[in-house]
Amino acid sequence: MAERSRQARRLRAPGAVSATARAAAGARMPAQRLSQAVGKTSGGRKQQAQARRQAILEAVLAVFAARGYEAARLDDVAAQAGVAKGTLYLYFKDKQALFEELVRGAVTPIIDRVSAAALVPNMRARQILELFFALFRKEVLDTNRKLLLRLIIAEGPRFPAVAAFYHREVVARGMALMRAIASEAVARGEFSNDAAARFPQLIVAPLPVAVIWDGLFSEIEPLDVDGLLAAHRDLLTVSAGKHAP
Amino acid sequence: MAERSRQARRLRAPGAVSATARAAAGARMPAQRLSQAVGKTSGGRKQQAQARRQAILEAVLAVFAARGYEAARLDDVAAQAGVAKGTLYLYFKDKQALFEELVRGAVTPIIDRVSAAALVPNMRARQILELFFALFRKEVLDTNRKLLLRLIIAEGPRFPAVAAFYHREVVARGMALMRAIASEAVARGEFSNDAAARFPQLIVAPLPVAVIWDGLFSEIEPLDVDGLLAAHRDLLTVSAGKHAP
Amino acid sequence: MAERSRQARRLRAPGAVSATARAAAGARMPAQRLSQAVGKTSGGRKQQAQARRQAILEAVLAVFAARGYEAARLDDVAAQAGVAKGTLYLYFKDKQALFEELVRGAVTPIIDRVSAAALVPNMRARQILELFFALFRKEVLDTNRKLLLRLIIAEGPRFPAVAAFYHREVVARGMALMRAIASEAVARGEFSNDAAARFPQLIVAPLPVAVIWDGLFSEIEPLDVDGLLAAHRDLLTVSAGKHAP
Amino acid sequence: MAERSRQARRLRAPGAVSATARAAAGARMPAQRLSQAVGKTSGGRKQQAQARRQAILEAVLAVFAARGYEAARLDDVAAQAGVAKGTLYLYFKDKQALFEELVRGAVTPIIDRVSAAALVPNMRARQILELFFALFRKEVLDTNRKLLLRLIIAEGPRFPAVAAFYHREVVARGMALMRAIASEAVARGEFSNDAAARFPQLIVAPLPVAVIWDGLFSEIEPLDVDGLLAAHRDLLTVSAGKHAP
DNA sequence: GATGAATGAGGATTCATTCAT
DNA sequence: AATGAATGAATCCTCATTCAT
Repeated sequence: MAERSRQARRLRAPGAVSATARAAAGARMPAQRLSQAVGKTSGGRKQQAQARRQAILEAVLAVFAARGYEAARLDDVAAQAGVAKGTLYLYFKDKQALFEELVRGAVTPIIDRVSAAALVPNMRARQILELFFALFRKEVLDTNRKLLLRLIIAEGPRFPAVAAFYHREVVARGMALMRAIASEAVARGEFSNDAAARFPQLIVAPLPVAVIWDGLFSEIEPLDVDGLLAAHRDLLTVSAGKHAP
Repeated sequence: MAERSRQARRLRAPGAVSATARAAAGARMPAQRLSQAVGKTSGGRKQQAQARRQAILEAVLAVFAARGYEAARLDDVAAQAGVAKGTLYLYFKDKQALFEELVRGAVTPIIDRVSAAALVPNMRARQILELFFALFRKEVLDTNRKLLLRLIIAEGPRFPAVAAFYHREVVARGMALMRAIASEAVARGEFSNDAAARFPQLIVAPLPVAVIWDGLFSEIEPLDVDGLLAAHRDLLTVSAGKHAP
Repeated sequence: MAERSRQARRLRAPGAVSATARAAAGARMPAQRLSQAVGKTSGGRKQQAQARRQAILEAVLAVFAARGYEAARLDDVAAQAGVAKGTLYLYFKDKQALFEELVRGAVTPIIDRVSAAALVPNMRARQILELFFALFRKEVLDTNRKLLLRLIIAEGPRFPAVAAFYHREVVARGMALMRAIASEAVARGEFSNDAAARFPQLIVAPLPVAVIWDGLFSEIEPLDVDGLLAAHRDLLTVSAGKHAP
Repeated sequence: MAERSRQARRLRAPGAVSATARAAAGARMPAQRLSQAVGKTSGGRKQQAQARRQAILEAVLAVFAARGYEAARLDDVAAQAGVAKGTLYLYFKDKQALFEELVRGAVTPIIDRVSAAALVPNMRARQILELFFALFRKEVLDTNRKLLLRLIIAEGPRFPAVAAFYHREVVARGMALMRAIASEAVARGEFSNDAAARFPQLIVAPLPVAVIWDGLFSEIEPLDVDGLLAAHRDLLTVSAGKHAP
């Protein structure tokens, strides 16, 4: 009855740093005046706060990914971050904000790198895909970010703000990018048909599948992700078939 | 200390119906003599119990899917099933059993139908895929089972028993089936290469992707699932060339 | 807040068989007309009901003694009595009645036997005590009645009706009896002083002590009850000095 | 299946303060610097925690004694202690720990005082008993500790750890003490025979009897405890008889 | 009469959040 | 700013009691 889901629309378009007044404070500082960086031990107060904030978010990722949003205990987060429980509330409004800002903070960096990587001109589609998949493997599958992706897949349906943010920042941009790559490849005859250009989801589909498989079946039947992605490239690109070596 | 993860291995191989003794009792009756099914209101006790059990599982699916395992309230389940809270415990040992038996009960039926459907001989791969995707669409995407799949993806990592059951009953069998289809198709030259035969995950990858997309972005950017799956078939099969029919 | 202790004053003086209408019914029948004793298997309906009632009370004793009134589960009682849970309510009004009637039913028989035993004329106090203690040992300590006594000690404070009944039926009569025995013994010079005549509790004190010790410490340091009671007789009676007669 | 009896062996030999880590923490402070005890309201944090802990244990005694372990409501305990329900769990692991630590905390102090009191040399047995009984009356019968004793008698059988602890800390030591006193008295001819030396339980038997009587029959027929204990002394010691004044 | 499925009030326990220090 | 003790609403589960069969 209690109607607990207070799905605040807190993850707004970037720029609108929104809520979490105190918490967000100091997030973006013009380089931190050196003079006052003589704080106690490590760098200035602001810097220390920033570090602490990071430590908290890392703990959040670990704990939330391991248990899921609802089952995650802020006690564990605090312990893992090495701060007192009350301190969490100095940096973040509440549990939900913790999740939202986790997504916001961890998701943006990667997408920029991907975009950049994909812009190399005159590269053959097959090579672009190779680069892209390798990047995904190194930066997502082999890191904690894999957990984040899994978390978004699992909890996103309950957090519209998170889903919307993720769509805007990652999915929309990613799809656009993939579509561009595919169109180019189709035009050049590197893709056997325009399926992937019309549905760029097909290009990336094996990626979430790999993440899901890893989460569910890694103990039972590990997946050869590299093999999978290589095979997927074979599927997407034209002559690369095996029959005709 | 908490001893929280009591991931009992309750989801055993089918046959060992296990736990919930009383609950499961009567599941298989010698057809229920018709004569006595003329009770007062509905049909015989056993039948009524079975119906109630179903009602509970349906409520479980709805509530668990909407909120996730942890956040799901058994109060809501009971209310939605139209029974008292305590009644849940007459049919299922605890919250976890509710989840496990939900998976067990809802998952097995579909796989059999899929297997059957795929056994039509001398059918072209493209047709088989068309049938298969259509079945998935009709039986999963367009029904509550979509929620179940999402639930398994989201909660599986925390329920090894569920993941193992799902792997054994669905994934392993599904992969074997896909592999067989793909091998045949490759041999007949219907698939452009053996990528899908080596990694049958590639054949089904768009399916979980569709489910995830639906869960996360259906409000933001609905996905043309039929288009996606048709395009995917184009990708998999050879000459089915795009523009040129 | 709920104020749960509905300490009904149901254990009235004997004769007023009180509540539990249906339950008590048939308790005292004028010999059971033989004709109708041709029931199904064992003796007539009334007799069978009586037997069932007994079975229930025995189960009550076992379960209540093992777990205490509050922790005792009527499920266990029913199972142990070999009846359905609902059947309990055919014979007894509620859980409390079960307890009260247990006490009522099990307590009365013994006291009469004790009284009888103690009335042997011209017996020396030492012998009477010996007989009495032996009887207690055989009829209480060595039987389930020990559990009943323990139960009364433990739960009595919460059940005024039980305490009152026990006082009236057992304690008062017992004390009177002991006092009579002691007075006689004092008069005859068999007791060294009138302490026990003034406080007959002193005569029986080792009995509850033995029961308590048994309940708490039997695993740790078993008590030689016979030795204890013999020594107690030595204490009570005069010259009966130990070694040196 | 229920796995209910989690009779953890938490009541270990003294010293191993065991469980309730945080709770016990700070129990022994280097005297608490007086200076900082001038806080706002009461004294230092540690001290306040200690006080609260005491308040809780007192409430536990009151509530548990009044209702018995199972029927006792932690709501009532919290209310009576003047803390929130959750606070109980800051100080004690669970309901059982509450009981065990109650026994541990309240039982040890008295036994030391008794031992000390009994060591007065060259005192006549009769006087020692007088002192001892008076102490018992003042420190147990006239205080809440009476309730504790009753509680141990009533609940001990279901709490082996409590029984063992009580045996080790109170009963064993008490029996040893009584035996020593009795032996001495026998040697000096102050006791008419060695019954009490062989079964020191006989010396103390009237004490639990008084407690039980008080619990069950105080409303019906109050017991003259002092008279009882005086009479018991008469029984134990030799000449003090009435016949020969 | 018996049964045992169904009920739902009630209890122990957890944990996000607050606040005095 | 940081802490962590305190709070109490909320949740899962139990079990005495009822009632349709």
